[in-house]
Formats: sequence, structure tokens, C-alpha cells
Amino acid sequence: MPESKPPRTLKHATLERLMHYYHYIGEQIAQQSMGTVSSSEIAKLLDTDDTVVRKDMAAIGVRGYPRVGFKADEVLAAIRDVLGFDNAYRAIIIGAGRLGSALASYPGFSRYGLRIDALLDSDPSRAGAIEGGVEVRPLDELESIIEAHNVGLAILTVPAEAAQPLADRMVNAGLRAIWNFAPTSLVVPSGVLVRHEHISVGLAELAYHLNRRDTKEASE
Amino acid sequence: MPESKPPRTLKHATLERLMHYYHYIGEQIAQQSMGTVSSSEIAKLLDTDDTVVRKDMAAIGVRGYPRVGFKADEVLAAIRDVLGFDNAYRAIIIGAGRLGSALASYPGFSRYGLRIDALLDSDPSRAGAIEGGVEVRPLDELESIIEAHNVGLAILTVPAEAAQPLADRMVNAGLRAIWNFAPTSLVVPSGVLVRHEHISVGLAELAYHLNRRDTKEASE
DNA sequence: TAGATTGTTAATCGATTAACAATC
DNA sequence: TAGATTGTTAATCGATTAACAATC
Repeated sequence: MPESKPPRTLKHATLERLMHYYHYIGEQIAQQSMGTVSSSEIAKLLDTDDTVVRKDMAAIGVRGYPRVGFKADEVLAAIRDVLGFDNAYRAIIIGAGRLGSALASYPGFSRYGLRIDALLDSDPSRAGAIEGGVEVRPLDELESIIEAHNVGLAILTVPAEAAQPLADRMVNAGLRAIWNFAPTSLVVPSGVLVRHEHISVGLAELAYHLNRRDTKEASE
Repeated sequence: MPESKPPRTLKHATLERLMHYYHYIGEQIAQQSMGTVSSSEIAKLLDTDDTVVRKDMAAIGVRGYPRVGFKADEVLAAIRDVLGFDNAYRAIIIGAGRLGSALASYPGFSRYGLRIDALLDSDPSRAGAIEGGVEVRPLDELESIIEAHNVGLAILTVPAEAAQPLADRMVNAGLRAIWNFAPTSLVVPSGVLVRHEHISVGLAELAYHLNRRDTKEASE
């Protein structure tokens, strides 16, 4: 067996860049069926350095071709492989409010290997409805759905006060990752991954820059 | 006039930490009316170093009290001031789909100084409806609303293909920042700030870690 | 006062950038 | 071949951490 590159852990920043490469190269291919792309082309568009791009490629095991660049399909395949887009993970959404329903209808999930099996809601009268092709189920089926479908990920779109108790129940049921859209932090055992999607961080940045602009203009 | 600290530009990472401090201290105050908090207390909860916290405090002009810590209300006031939470920026939401409607109903915006003046939609028959207390207006009023209300920020929740043309129109009308929830990148003049809220970045990280867990278990 | 905590400088670490030989 | 681009090592830069005097 040929020695395969040990895939050491990729950092958050690297994963984010990989996702950008994936989108950029995917779009380029669709538009102007080009087969190769150089590190400097990618770097220019993503506003980074070409050395960074080449190091990222090395990190995911893609080799380039001197004088030519990288083959677009090889790069896309490597990213799909590293990020597990072809693994068909099972996920559920908890909270069938507007955000939960919007996410249930989002066609992008399946492209990234995520399959939404159910949309749970605390209001039992909503059970049976279909949102974005996903059936709404009552919340007390939480544990049985997680176990029956081998669900790995829960997308939490509930009010802040409901989030922690639900997280506890899901962790007990064997869930391994939580994508938290509730505006509160969660405490979970170390084996469980929580990604907190905190909208106010973006807001802070926008507010700060809008503010700066004002003061700058005022003082000039 | 006493020499006031020149507020040099805060980095993205700093802004993100400030937002976390703001939430953490706000919650602590609400729960157990404590008046002071030490840098190491904050650091422990946010999983960072106490030196970082003290440097951030210095950056926003807050002085601590040796042996005591920082006064919670002074910290909160300084963050509000730096991030401009009390400035009442005008914003509009474009795209009254599920995500746009969900954001229109989000009570958090006003807490951060953002006032949603209108919700625009390309379907004229929706005009006049109320979503989360915000009136839906037809899209062709875009320019007039931006100018009449002195709108600084637009929240874009439209399909990918509609985003760039709308961005162009808004920039022409004098808009200064775009919060882009459409799954596509935008090209704007250098004076305009775009913050792209790209859901697939979070997805990539979750997929990667779920994947790693699997391979780890399998190889052990 | 003694001791806890700040404020700040110095040391370490990691990430970014520059340089350049290897390659086709 | 000549030249463009990769792959990788070395140099630089910035951010994180450690240390410690100043303070109340």
C-alpha cells in the first residue's frame, strides 16, 4: 500500500479557504469550461497569497503541474473528499419557526452531504406538515428519531431559553454535533462539537464600520 | 480638552471578542447583580487568556481597578460606544422570503442600534403586508426609500442571481454597507462594506469534524 | 499592610510572506 | 529549450503568552 499522506488536522481558517476555493473553482468551471487554474489566479480572487493556496493544496493532497497549475476537477474532488461531502450525513432541524423552515428548504445542504431527515417542533399540532420537503414531527420524538435514523447533527433554531435543555437531551441520545442558531451559548461534553452561528458578530462588525465611516468624514 | 485615546482600527478578531464580552457580562449582570468582573473570569469563560482581555479593555479605553477588576457597566458602556449601538442606524431588508421575514422579526437588531425601516420584495402583490412589525414595500421603491430614510445598511436575503444587480442599484443610491445572505459574492466599490454571511462555511467545519470523528473511531 | 489584580513590556510562538530551486 | 508555475525552505511579521512592576 503506498504511503498516503497523514491528513493532519486542518485549522478553521484553512477549512474556510477550502470552501471558498470550492465555490470559486466550481463557478469558474461552470462558466468557462476551463480545466486548470493556477495558485495565483485563485489567490487574486480570494484576496490572499499564492503561497497560501499552494500550501492548502499540499495539505489536502493535491499536486499541481508546473507551468500549468492545478486541475480543477482534482481540486474539487479532493475538497469533497476532505470535507466529506459525499458521506450523506443525517441531520435534523429543531424548531420549525421561520428560520428552521427556511433552512429546511435550503437546497444547498444536499450538495454538501447533509440530509435533513426531520423538522421537529414543540407545537404538536404542526406535526405532519411538510416544510421544504421535510416532515414536521412532534418534539417528543426527538430521541427516537436520533436513534432510528443515526442522526449525527442537529440544527437548533429555537428560542434561547429552550436551547440548553434540548442540547442535553440530544447529547444523551447520542448526537455528535450541534449547529446552534439560538442566541445563547451551550454547554456540552467535550466529545460533542458545537458550532455557534452568532448573528450579532456580523452586526457588530457592520455597526463598527458604519460608525467609523461617519467619524472619519466628520473629522476631515 | 483632555487628550482622548486615539481609537485605532480594531481588528475583526477583537470585534468578535468584544461582542462576546458584551453578551457574557450582560448575562452575568442580569443573573447575579455583580458590579465588577476580573479579566481572568472573562477569559476563563470565553476560553482565552486574561492578558488578551486586558489589552482589549485598554483598546476601547476602559481602565480596570487593581485588586477589583473592571466595572461591568463601564465595560458595557464602552463597547456600546465603540460599536455604535446607540446610533440608531437605518436599515432595510431586501427579499421577504422566509429568511428575510425571520430577520424582520428578530428583536435583537434594535438592541444593537439597527432600525429596520422596510422589507422590500420583488413580488408587488406582497406590498402592504406586515412582517415582524415591518411593512413590505415593492422593490421599485428601493432607491427612493434609501434616499428618503438615509438608509446606511441593506440586508440582502434574495436568490443568488438577484444579488449583484441589486447591490449595484443600492450602491448607486448611496448605500454604505451590505449584509449579504445570498449565496454569492458581490463586487462593490471600495468605499462600500460587504459582509458575506456564508452558511456553507459553518457546514464545512461541521462536516469535516463529523468525518474526522468517524475515521478516528474506525482506525482505533 | 499584604495581596490580588491591573497595565505593560519582553519572549515565544505561529502564520504570512519572500525567495528560489525543481519541474515540465 | 525557455519560461511559467509548482513545491518548499528561510525570513519576516504579528499575535499570543509569560513575566513582573505598579496599584489600591
